[in-house]
Amino acid sequence: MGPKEEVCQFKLLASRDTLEVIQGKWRIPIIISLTYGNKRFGEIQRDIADISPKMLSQELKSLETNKIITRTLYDSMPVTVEYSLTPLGWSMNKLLEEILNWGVYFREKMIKD
Amino acid sequence: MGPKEEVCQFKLLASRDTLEVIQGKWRIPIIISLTYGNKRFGEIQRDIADISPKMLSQELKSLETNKIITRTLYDSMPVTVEYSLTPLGWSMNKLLEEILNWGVYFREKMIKD
DNA sequence: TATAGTAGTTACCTAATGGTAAGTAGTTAC
DNA sequence: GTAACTACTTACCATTAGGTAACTACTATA
Repeated sequence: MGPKEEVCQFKLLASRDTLEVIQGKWRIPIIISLTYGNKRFGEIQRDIADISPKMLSQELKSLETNKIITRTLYDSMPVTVEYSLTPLGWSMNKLLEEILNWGVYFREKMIKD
Repeated sequence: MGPKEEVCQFKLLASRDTLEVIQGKWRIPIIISLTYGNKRFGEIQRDIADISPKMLSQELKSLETNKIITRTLYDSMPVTVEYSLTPLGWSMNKLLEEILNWGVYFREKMIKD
């Protein structure tokens, strides 16, 4: 295997790590919502209008497991829970920007055809 | 809805467009493989060691539908087929780079813990 | 005639993803 | 007391994604 193939294999591995974390319909939208500030369960649900509480709960847990977000419980009345991005979550900033940029570009191209 | 919320909604929409195109385990790896030059079916299969011919065939079709890649048939003996990135495919360059960069960063962070 | 290389297809199965609807548990306001 | 708001959870179901294995069809070579 030449150096070119080795670099290719390395890139394939690294991309898989990223894909495992962002896989699915909802994780990237949830992260985007949280770049606009710490939010409560209901607030995220209002941002992402068509997510069900089941999926939101499930995906928040997966993001917490991967240390992308943190869950903070406040002992107020009624109980409130706040979700926020960790430094690792914020490190996805450039990636999110490119996902956004390419989406805009893609839509433009598709409309033209 | 304030201007902040409107921008958030816009970003959520654009990200969905991108996600629909790159969704799944294999599309990004296939695109990465093709950034190393035009390739035949068997060559892509050798790059991505654990993809089955069924999934490769299926995902190549989906990428062709979205105009990310082109399929060219050569009437040689035996018949050969070449897959290559379209300009739209090449426009994912920065996105691919960020997927790669973040994957490397994420792996580093995970090893440290 | 048999084997290997070209590029897939087909049938069958399991697991993961995602959706719907209803329920839970606590507090607050009317 | 009852409705509403907080943040979920649970049960059930349908669809999609993905894996395995075998098969197709054509050509070239031994």
